[in-house]
Amino acid sequence: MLIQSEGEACVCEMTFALEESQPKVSRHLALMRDAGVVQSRREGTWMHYRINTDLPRWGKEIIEQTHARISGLPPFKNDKERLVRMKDRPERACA
Amino acid sequence: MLIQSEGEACVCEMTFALEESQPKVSRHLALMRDAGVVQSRREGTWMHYRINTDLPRWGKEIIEQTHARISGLPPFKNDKERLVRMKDRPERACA
DNA sequence: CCCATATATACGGAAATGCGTATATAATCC
DNA sequence: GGATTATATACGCATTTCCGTATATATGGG
Repeated sequence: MLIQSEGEACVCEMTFALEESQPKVSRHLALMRDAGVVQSRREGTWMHYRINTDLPRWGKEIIEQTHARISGLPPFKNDKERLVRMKDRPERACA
Repeated sequence: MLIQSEGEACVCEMTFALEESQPKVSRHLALMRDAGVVQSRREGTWMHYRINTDLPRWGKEIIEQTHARISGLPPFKNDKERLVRMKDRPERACA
């Protein structure tokens, strides 16, 4: 949901927003990548994850629909709010 | 997928079509009911399960979309074919 | 090179899951 | 009430999953 919301998100952002350990976040992302749900892109030391652009349209739509419906509710809402409050986000550093 | 395909399906039909044990099918259906995905209706000795009619539209649409896209592929296709071949299906007995 | 930061992986144990077997419950028919 | 069919649940065990800790790898900067 964070990735869908942001377009792209890196491990450190998700670690911060979700308040989970870095290995845990990294492991889950690797699983999702192996499953074909997300793709990763390296930019310097950061790994940016995005929804797999090769997903069929119906797959993307399911993710979009789900996000549209639940992103405003806890705990997704809170995760997003934490991300917004995060200092020194990599994307801002690059922008 | 069988329930979405049939509108309603009972435990014995799913047990037959999926080639799984009756307790296994019953347990999984109970989980899905507790999760709010399906509803059950007793008709004599049979329990008929259907997609929860109280699901929000977007939830139903996700199930519909998923079904539309995968029901023609194995193993879903094979399950459906077995169901069609099943003898003495309760719904037919009632109809 | 060495260090710092970001990410990934290895490993081991705790916890959750899954399922077979046996049994319980429910409904129907005689 | 007893038998039969359909479904649900209890119990125990094997397996899988999960995750913390420690460590490895990768990149960039001095």
